[in-house]
Amino acid sequence: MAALRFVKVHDYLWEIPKAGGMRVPARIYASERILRELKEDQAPQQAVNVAHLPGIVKYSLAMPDIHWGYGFPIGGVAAFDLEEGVISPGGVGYDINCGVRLLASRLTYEEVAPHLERLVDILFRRVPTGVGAAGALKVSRQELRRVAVEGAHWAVRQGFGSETDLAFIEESGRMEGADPDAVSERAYERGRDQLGTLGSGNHFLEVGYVAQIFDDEAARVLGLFPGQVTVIIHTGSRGFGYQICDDYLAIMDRALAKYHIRLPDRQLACAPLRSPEGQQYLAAMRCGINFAFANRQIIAHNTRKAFAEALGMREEEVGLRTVYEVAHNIAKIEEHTIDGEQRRVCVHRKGATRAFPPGHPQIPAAYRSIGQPVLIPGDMGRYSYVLIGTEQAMQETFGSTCHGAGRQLSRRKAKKVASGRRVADELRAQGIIVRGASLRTINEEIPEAYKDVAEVVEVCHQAGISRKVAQLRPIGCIKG
DNA sequence: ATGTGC
Repeated sequence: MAALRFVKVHDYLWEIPKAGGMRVPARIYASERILRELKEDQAPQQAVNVAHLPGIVKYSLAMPDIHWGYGFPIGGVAAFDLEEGVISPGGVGYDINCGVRLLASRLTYEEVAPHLERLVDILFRRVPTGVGAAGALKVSRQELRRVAVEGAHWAVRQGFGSETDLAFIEESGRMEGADPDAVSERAYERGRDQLGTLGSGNHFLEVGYVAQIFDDEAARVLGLFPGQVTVIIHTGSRGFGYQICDDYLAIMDRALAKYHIRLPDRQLACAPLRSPEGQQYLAAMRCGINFAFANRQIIAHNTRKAFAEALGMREEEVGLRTVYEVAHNIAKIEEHTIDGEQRRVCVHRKGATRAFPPGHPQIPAAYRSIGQPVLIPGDMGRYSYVLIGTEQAMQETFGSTCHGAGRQLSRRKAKKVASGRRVADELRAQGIIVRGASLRTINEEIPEAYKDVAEVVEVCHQAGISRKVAQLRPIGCIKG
């Protein structure tokens, strides 16, 4: 395969010109250093493959945390015309509505630190983790169909958290247009006992504190202050969303010939947005989105319980308010200005975060003066970031930015690097208490397995597609 | 990511 050509647009943006069957150019947000690494990677080729898809609008975009994924790269953004365009399960990912919630307490690091060990133990007990984790609650299939339509609203009605959480979740925690009949019985069976569970891989629940503030006004509006204890919940739709993705990949693979779609990579299986297959996937994916909203709402509730128990306080004293919750594996129909024209397009964000600007009607009224909060988790040992969306993101990236650190070591390589070490003890020596369902996951998730998220965030900040607000540092973590 | 793998 010929080497890809990267043409510099500016210091943090590179374009792969349209060639061959590409319908649009590909664009990658990266520093010189990140770009050098990407030249050795298959992920930019995946961004080029996406540029071949019918009805793609403007660019196939890649964020600085781009890495290899199923069909589409993780860290990719692509928008499609509603008439001519396609929808693809691989453009959303296996973990539909994998996302991040940030909770902010009323407590400082000094108040929580003496109880940290006990707190992490209690969190580990109240939030099931690991592959196949189950048991936070079990619902009937009929009830799970309601979850699939109502999302976090279902969870609030069942007594998990409160109404006030809902305004601070993307889509208010309930994606419209979900059709429970578009989801297989197998997906319902897998999901029944997985609500309120974390899962495995890079999913985690992290206790941290506000270590640094970059934007005083935005931090004030978000209610963040130095030393404040925070919680990040990073998980998705578990086996329920996985099964939806798997089911529709097979359906769309079979339908490719019917719609005369030719692909550079079969993993890009897709269907016209207007086709029955496309519409059914959209309706099923929205069920997966709602499952994940409910999942994180239940985990947030159990986190509040765990803090109250560990610290011997009332929940109101702990005050774990939802700052915001973002989705980072999702496809949504949104309105964007493209070449001066207002158009509705289907935006696929796979390992990318919505980053809407100040004044946008789809962000909470309380935050409208500053822009949408963007939550960027890092690795277990370093830091995570809070950013805000910008007008420039709206103009350049369909209102999108990065989503995380991105792996730099394969799981196999990470395990090799970690072998013989005591990763949990190393982290404890740095003041971070970690509990995992398996030693294997902790080894695979060592901090060195990830790129420095600060570098990824800096690219987005410098490029102007989001702005830094605060850095959070971890003190406790539970992992699958 | 995933009742991890064909």
